[in-house]
Amino acid sequence: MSRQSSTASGASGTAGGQRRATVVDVAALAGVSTATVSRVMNRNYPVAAATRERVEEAMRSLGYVVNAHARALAGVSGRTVGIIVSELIDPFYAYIARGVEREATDGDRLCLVCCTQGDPQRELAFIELMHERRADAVVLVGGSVEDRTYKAELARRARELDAGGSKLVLCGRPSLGDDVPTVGVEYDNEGGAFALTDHLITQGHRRILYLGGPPGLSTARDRLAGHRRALELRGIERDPALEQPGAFSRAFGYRRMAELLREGTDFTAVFAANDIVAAGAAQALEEAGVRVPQDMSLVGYDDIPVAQELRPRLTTVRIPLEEMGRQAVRVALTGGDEDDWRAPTTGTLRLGTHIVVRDSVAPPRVGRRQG
Amino acid sequence: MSRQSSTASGASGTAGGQRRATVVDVAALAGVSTATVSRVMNRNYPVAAATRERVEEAMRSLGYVVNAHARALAGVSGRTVGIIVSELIDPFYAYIARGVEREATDGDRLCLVCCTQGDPQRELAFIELMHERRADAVVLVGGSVEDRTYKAELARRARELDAGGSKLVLCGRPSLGDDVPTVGVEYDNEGGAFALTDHLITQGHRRILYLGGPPGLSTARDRLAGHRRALELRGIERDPALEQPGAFSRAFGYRRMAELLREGTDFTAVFAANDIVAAGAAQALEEAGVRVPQDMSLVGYDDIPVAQELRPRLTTVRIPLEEMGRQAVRVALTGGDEDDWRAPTTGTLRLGTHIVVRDSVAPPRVGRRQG
DNA sequence: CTGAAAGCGCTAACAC
DNA sequence: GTGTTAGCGCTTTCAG
Repeated sequence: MSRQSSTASGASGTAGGQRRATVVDVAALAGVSTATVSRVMNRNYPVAAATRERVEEAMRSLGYVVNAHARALAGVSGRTVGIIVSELIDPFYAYIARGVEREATDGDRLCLVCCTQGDPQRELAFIELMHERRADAVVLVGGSVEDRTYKAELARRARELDAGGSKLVLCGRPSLGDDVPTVGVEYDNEGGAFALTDHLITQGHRRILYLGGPPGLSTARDRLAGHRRALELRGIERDPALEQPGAFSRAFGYRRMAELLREGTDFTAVFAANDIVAAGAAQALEEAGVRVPQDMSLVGYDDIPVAQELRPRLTTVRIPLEEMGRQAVRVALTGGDEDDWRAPTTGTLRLGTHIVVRDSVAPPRVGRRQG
Repeated sequence: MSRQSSTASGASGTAGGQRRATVVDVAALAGVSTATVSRVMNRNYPVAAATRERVEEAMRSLGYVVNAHARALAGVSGRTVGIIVSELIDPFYAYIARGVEREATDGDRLCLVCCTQGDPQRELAFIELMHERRADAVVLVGGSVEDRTYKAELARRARELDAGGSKLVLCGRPSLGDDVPTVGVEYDNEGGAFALTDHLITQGHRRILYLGGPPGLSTARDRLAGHRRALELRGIERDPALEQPGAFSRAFGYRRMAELLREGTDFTAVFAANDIVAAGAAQALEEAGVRVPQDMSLVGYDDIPVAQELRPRLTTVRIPLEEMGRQAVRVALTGGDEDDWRAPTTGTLRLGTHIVVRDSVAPPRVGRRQG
């Protein structure tokens, strides 16, 4: 009878908020030491079957649940990875998040998920919070803003994480420079865009509208670059009026497309910066009575589910989203293990992209459209 | 010079994996005690401006990041909530998850997210893991399986969580009974389904196909129940051939619909158990040359984005998904605070649903369809 | 195979 | 205002 507190009943929760059972309680009830209890839990050390049985029984009857904080404090990894996206609802991020979550789970880890809603400050704050929790890795997903002080802050966080043996993973965004310890998992934005525009050109298009993609975002910048390169390579002159950057949103795609149609801007194909924008554009086209692909070709980027839901089904670029998520945690977790390796802390994995040809592209009509 | 270890350089991370700075280091460098450092961090106690400045400078130069585990162990809440869904990609869960994440963030907490992929065992394991991390609340989302031992296990976990002052939140799934300490946030599955079928009947439909929804899932069960009640109320006899439960998947909707069409089963409207199933059915209908809504009416459930992407746009039932997520954490977090209240640990909040009428329903054609 | 005891890093009384 | 100190619950040598 040497139990410390004796507030009310045991653990059969009546009103909640009691003191939880600890290893000490379990040890006492089982008549062993706390070391033995620990050994039973972690099954990392031989324990007599009978003893084990008694301990397990004690744990059960006390409703004992190990305290991960205490365990982490005692030197065991917290078995946590963090992922920061701008928006969970967006399939682009959701698929990557799924990859991260699955890989984490497969590695017996739990996943902290945060949404920045596009706010870089929030992003920095989340990294900090995850570091406080000693996440084994922090995965940052999606295009980043091109701001110097922001990048400097990010670099600082990356170094702090690294100094603690953790890792910042840049997933689908550019490196912070060779002197900043991060790992990266990228996909070929520029190349995919190049291929897509080239596909359009091959079909005979010359006047291609590039629609959407925030100018400040690296992802958008690279896609536009690929588009331009394709144009250039084919000797097609760039027309500023045909470059209409903007939000990565359905609303933007719809609105801007409707305006352009109304203004009578001349083009025979639309390269939407992503599938969401394409969905908006498709609606505007439909409402304006412009048929896809007969009167107008339309392509997107990402190959998220809407691409197949649209009619006609959208030609787009497929990105190995879930695989990127998986690799992000894999790379981060295996990268730091090997001590004898050199210190290529800034290794970047690049995954391929490829066009998925569906039904939204056709050769341009002869002569003027709507003619 | 009384620093303990002196392994290589300071914290300017060169190769990663060094010992991290602790309060002791900060205190030493700033020439104060650890208590003061703590006070500076938590800003919950007066500290001289000059002192504060010195401490903050020390933290900065050491790249100090507080250890959340130690803090949690010392008695402060871990500021974490957990959410368990079957699949992050599914918009239904994604929207709820977004609500949970936002409410958590607003309350200065981080969010652990896990996906069960429909496996109840995994679900139980995740609850345990979150409990180990001392999550302030664990939100369980979506329909649950009707299995006795599973429910018993769930109840045990709920009690353990409750005993520790935490809370299990049942979001969109039935209570485990009044003796199990959980809180619930529900929406009216039965009522929404009732309204939907009633809407169809009002339009003149009599032979309504009910498609999809795993028979074992509470959500599906309730929707079917609402459908049946509407039929009954209007004195329409139930035809077993018109009840085709199945997965909550697009593939099921497509396949089953195609089969039924091929078999020539007679009906004038389809009540898909959710929008995803409706999307699959829509495709089958389209491929079979059956026009919606002229030849066939179609309705779904959930009002996720696809509903507006389909052509014609889908009439469906709107559920306040994000709000449910928010309420889930709010209810869990405020519930246990008040000590003087009675112990209505099993309080359930019920949110309303309502039909969103769009373009996929019309009166049935006179006489036989396709006639 | 099992026990005793020293921390892990932080917070919160309690003194000064 | 600031310092001292006693834990929080667990793991892990080091001894039996």
